[in-house]
Amino acid sequence: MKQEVGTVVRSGSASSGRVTLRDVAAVVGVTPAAVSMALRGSSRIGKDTTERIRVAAHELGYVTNSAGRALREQRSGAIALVVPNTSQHVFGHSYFMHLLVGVSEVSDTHAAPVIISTNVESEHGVNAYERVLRSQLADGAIVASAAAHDRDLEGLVASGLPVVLIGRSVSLPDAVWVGVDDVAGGELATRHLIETHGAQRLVHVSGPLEHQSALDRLEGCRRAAAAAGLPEPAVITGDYGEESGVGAARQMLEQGLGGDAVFAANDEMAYGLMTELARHGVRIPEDLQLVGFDDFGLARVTTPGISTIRVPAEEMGGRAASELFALMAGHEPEARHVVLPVELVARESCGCPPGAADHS
Amino acid sequence: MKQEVGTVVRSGSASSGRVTLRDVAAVVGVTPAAVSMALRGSSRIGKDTTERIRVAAHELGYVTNSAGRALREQRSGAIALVVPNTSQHVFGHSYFMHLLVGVSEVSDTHAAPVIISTNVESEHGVNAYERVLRSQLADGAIVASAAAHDRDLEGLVASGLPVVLIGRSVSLPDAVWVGVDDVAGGELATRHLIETHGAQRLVHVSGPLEHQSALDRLEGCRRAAAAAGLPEPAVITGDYGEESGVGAARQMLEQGLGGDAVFAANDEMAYGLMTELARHGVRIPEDLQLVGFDDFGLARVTTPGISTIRVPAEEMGGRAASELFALMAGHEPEARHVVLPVELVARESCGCPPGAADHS
DNA sequence: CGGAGGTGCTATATCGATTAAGCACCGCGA
DNA sequence: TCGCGGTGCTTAATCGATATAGCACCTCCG
Repeated sequence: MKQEVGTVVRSGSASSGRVTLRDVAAVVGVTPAAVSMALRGSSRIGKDTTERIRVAAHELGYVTNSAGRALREQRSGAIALVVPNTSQHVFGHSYFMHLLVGVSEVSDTHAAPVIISTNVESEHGVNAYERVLRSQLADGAIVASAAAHDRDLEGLVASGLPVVLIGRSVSLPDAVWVGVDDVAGGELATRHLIETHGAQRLVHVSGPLEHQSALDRLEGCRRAAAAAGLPEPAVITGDYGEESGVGAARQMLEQGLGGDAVFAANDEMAYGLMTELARHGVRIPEDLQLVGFDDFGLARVTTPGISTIRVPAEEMGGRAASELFALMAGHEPEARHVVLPVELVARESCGCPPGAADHS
Repeated sequence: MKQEVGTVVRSGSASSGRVTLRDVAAVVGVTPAAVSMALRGSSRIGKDTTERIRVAAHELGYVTNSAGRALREQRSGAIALVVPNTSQHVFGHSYFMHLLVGVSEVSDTHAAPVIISTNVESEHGVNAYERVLRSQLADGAIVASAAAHDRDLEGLVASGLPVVLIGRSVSLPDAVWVGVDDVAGGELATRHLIETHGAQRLVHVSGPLEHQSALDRLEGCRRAAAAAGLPEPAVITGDYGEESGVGAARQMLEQGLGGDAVFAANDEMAYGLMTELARHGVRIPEDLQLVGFDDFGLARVTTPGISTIRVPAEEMGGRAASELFALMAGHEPEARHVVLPVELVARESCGCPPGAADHS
């Protein structure tokens, strides 16, 4: 068949991958070194040759082998997003999804792959994030929702590897972190209940107290109560899960805590509390005013809508990624601690009129 | 200071990484090859030496360099989870989060890192997933929510690289995919409206028709209507977004489509439709019965709760990952197409009594 | 006492990309 | 005519881990 004689070598795009610099070099008739230099735009390779190399590389479907490059450059170009908790707890939270969107938006502009790393029961004594960084799978990491005191994390940060934490860290004053002012958020929520809705006997359903955010939100709640001259709020400790909101409701019902307003440390608990109270005939907001925290999606779609403190999770992810890339580039970030503002989103659960959007 | 004399070389854990086989070898007094073999449990290295190597490696905080290993082994050990659409569309959907949980659960058991890859506007002509695989950053990929006909994806699958799709693919009959029976789901939803609630004039709010799932759900709806001897359902085309549910509601209101029951191709659109109709005084389920699709979280927390067809997204992610690992291991998977069952979750929006859980 | 067969480790090549150093060759000024 | 500085490429070394071949040395059997 005459036609076959002229058939080009190509097949590149369809063949099962494995096109190396060597292959391109062979086609063009130069050494792999020349191809490498040409593809990176070195001026030491002739203009004409460079063009031929580019064409050949494209025709063969050449893509730089990431392992080869990483090995040579001593950097992978990737970043890791680490979730130390069990996947159930944090993944289940749409928090993580928002973070991921923010992170991946920024990482895309840097052409950096994002590696998701759930901490599988610190395997063999080495933690997931330590593993990822030490193996140089990723050049830096964003660590979400670590407990307030995480020994391994402290070691990791101390080792000087590029790490950005999500959420304020007290135990790691030198760590770079991106978070919101949870204390101010707690104050804002509580003050709203007191000043706008006349709350007198406050109940706070807190998050797990080994998390800084839970501690801070509680602190904010206390401060606002104290500032208004009210007695110390009753505190029921939850775990940020909907079920613990249900539990808090039962506790209120049984023990007759007799609060007239509740500030829950997150929306999921607020939702659990609300539904359980509703089952027992407690009307919200008529009988009890409620404010949550987070606004990751749930609070908007319930009936009544849950008034809450909005946490800009997507922005946090984006900022964290930006800080991380700065760290990785060797630039000391302007600010080691980034505090994003929170805002009150008033819906119906606190007693504000439907449709009101008090963005104070 | 006498004490310092005995100080071990360690510092391993605290020093800034970069511990190689060579370092361990130097400490133990053997060659890097011996260390490599010992760490992999070769029987050719003495029991005693192996132990000394293990101890030294642990003390120095040695972790295998992933690039070095990947280069040598010609495989990275990682898998990619690819989302071809813009991050807004699919990420915003909690669908993705559920998939991710399922995928990462399985990948954890294989100690395989998961790389998240959003398709950034097919850069330089090469698609994100093609890039990830050809560069050998990942050994295989799970591709979520591709359009029914994606040219590049077809090329990728044809090239023989390990790829598992989420959702049925018609254009790629040979591709391995994991999905649900959307046609059966559509039928189930529609039949429920007809048989249990006596629907006569059906309206279907569909998803974007370039997606196979949207086509299949529509098909199921049509079949059920035809089987019941009802006229062809009125179809309003949406895009799986809440806003398009709102749009559908307006269209129904304005054009007086006069349906008595609506099957929406997903819960978000059902929610948008429901709230918009409520604003105009239409009561659900009294005036109109509604069934959605997905049950990724939203449907459970609204008032009324949205009756829906549950898609086991987490399980899909897990199965997809399992299939992918099988493919990567060279085993031809038993089934190239995995169809997971859907079930009807009856809540209030269709008119079923509150609390009823008709898992038929 | 010689060779066969272990045992335990070393030497070396390799994976793919990158870069510093080196080597031809050309033109041009002194 | 010599040599000096460019140009344009090649050579060779390197990154870290791994596998294969190879080299001592020991033991045991005939």
